[in-house]
Amino acid sequence: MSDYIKTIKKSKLFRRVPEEELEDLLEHLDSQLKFYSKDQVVLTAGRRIKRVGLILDGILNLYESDFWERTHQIDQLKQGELLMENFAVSGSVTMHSVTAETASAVLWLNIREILTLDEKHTYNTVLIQSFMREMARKNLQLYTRLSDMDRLTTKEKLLSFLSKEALHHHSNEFDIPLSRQQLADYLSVERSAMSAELSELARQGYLITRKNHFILLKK
Amino acid sequence: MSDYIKTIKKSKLFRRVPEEELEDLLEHLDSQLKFYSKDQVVLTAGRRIKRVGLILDGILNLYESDFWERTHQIDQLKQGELLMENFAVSGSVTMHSVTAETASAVLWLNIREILTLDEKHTYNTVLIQSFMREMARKNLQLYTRLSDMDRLTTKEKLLSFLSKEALHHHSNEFDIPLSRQQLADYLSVERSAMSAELSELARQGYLITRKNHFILLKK
DNA sequence: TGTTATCTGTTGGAAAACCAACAACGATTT
DNA sequence: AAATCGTTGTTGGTTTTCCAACAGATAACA
Repeated sequence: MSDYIKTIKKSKLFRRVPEEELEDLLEHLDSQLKFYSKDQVVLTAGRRIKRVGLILDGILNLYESDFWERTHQIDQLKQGELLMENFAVSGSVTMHSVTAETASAVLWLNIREILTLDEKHTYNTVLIQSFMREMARKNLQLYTRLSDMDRLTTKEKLLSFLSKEALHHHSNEFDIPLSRQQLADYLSVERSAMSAELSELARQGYLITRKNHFILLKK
Repeated sequence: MSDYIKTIKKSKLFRRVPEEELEDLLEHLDSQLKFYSKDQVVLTAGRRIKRVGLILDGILNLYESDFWERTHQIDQLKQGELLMENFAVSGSVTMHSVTAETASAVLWLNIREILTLDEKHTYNTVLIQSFMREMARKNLQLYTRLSDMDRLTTKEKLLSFLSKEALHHHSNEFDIPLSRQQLADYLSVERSAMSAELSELARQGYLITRKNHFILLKK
């Protein structure tokens, strides 16, 4: 535990908790630190869970498998992110399975405890705020990706994504943090077709691009 | 306000708040009831907001507009749902504009107030729980749709969606709550092409369907 | 009952996307 | 400097999807 105490203190969830209250808080949350080796199964779908995971180290993969027993990756979560928070909070049965992409460490927290504490500590307010902030952040992220994907053509998906990047950078000129393959995965399209479409958009005067650098042009 | 007090009491957010505390709570939340006529603009993108909306009546449309000033509908929210909760909680600038699809009533709440109250009322815990539950529920809903859409072909999108429906109904036989057009919109594909693909899936032995009734078959 | 409106499945031509293969480029290593 | 490796853009053939139009089925209504 002590190895990870620094990571915990720096995490979005606990960053604002007063240092002297941290240990007390972790105890109240009935926290458990668990380790997983590469490819180990962390959780399987179909269970009710009470705990939220905070990933202290490593990378985890979320999967779901369908009626015909085919599996499909949903998401990949890294250090600092929350795990299964939606299932834990809503109390619904998990639909996702989790495996470790790399050796990982997860701090499991009984987040509901915080809501039923008798005494009022500073952390009470702080933790709830941080937790809600994280949920809202994730929610917005999902909305953003959904609205990029909710288009019939690759061209429209690209324009939607690039618009948001421009907005985010307060400029029509910016670098994107994704490789072509990563961008294609994000938009759920095929890489080479997307590259071709980017060239086509440049030809049509929507933008200028070279590698990760983009300049959007009003037509 | 009194016209809507019943709706408020029945809402997911306030349902569990003790009746005698409700009025006090609404005051603490600095609540404001606002009305909007059909097509009226409720909010425009690019602002920081502090309040969460609870839709007491009507239907609202969420839009975003891109770099080239083209607008695109993101979502439609109905009575009982929360509005702009992610922006209010995370404190980030709104990217969405909201207009009224029908005449509507929205109760605006300063949700952050609940986290800084001195006294501890029952509602304190209850409201936060309800609020977090709602966020988690919405989050899961977004994840679900994303994973249905995160496929390259219409066939895969359909199989993903139908698998989840089967899981949800604990049976390989079920009715879906969407018309063909609604399903096509949900999956971001073209209706007639989707219908054709459903016929093809039936021909290939994945399922039997007639109107809204489906039977999935192991191959 | 007959009329109308809505929803669904089918079809064919046009457009878009997939897919595999390859070449150009840049960065890194030897 | 040469070789290697990963990334990106291009191309051509094939598949899938879009799109518009239409016909049959179903439900709602007069």
